[in-house]
Amino acid sequence: MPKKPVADVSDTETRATSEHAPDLRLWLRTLACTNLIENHIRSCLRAEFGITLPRFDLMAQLERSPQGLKMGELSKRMMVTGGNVTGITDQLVAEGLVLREDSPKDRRAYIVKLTPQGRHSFRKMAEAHEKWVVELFGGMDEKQRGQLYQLLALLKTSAAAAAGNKPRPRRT
Amino acid sequence: MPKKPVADVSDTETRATSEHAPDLRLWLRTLACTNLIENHIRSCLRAEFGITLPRFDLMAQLERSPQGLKMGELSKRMMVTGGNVTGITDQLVAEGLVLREDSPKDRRAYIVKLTPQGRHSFRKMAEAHEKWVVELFGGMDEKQRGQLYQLLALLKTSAAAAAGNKPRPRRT
DNA sequence: TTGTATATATCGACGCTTAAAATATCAAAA
DNA sequence: TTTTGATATTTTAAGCGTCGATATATACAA
Repeated sequence: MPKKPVADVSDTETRATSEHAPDLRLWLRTLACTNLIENHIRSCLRAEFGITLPRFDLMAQLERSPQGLKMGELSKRMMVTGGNVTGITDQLVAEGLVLREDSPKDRRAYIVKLTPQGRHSFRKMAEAHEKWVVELFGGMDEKQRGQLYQLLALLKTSAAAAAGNKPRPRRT
Repeated sequence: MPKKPVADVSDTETRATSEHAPDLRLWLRTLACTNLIENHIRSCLRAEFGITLPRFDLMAQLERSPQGLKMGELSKRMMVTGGNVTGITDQLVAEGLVLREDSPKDRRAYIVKLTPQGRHSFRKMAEAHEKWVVELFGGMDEKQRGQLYQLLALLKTSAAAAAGNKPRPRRT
């Protein structure tokens, strides 16, 4: 049995101790939370629906954009490279869950959409997914969640500014 | 008292969704922050030191534990599977940055340690790494970072509880 | 028009990651 | 002792993900 990595008191966060900068500990705690949640959702999706997290994520993007999205749009929104989106899309097309249409405006581009079957499958999964997320955040009260939401907005702005200047210029 | 919502039995799903959608947005924002930061650090490590992020992370764990760590300890702390640790360790051993020692207590286990060269390499990288992290969080003031740190502690506890109870490995 | 630059997507090579199965060891009960 | 079950790690196969290179299409300038 593939023992899943279980977080305990000595997880990723222990990489930093008192001698490290507070910012480093903050980052490692952020990362630990994300890994914990992501690993749980991944295993739930697999156990309940036999789907991988990346495929679910791609379908989630399409569900939010019923008019369809170009490959590049998917790449940006999922924060992964274009080549990666090509591969995941290929898989979903083979499963009949999404389809590629030629863009009428730009012959270089495809428009990717959910098929009716894909939309139907996704909606059932999304319901369970949301329930899991609610459970994962359930130990915080509403005020705390609201504060966290606001602080993460600041972090996102801060990190985007810092990352944008350096060696990762992927901008539209 | 504000207007009372009218019960709509035929809309249970939609109601549940709009009720819990904030948690979903909170999770997606958390994920976006992590991806942004992680992608930036990954490309910086690659550009400046020609190393991958997983290898850096493994070395960071060993730096924190000079007595060395067993493979399973590394797996837990890095929150990845054991097979993954095997592969990354193999690479680092081949590069001379890490070594495997037989455990004197348990012949199944290895003790993994940084080599002197590995320790030296890591310290230079860690200095730059910490600088990048400080930059990424630099748009938040100290009070905000402190609040975020506290809220993430709550999230970690909450998520660990939810992930630990539910559809986890079934002990037979 | 021609040339150059930019944008869109795919491909191939390589490395990371998981899940599941295999191997070996340990520990303790029968 | 032998058996039983748990623990520690590796192995395998499939999928994810990046990077760099390529092919093609678009945009724009001279």
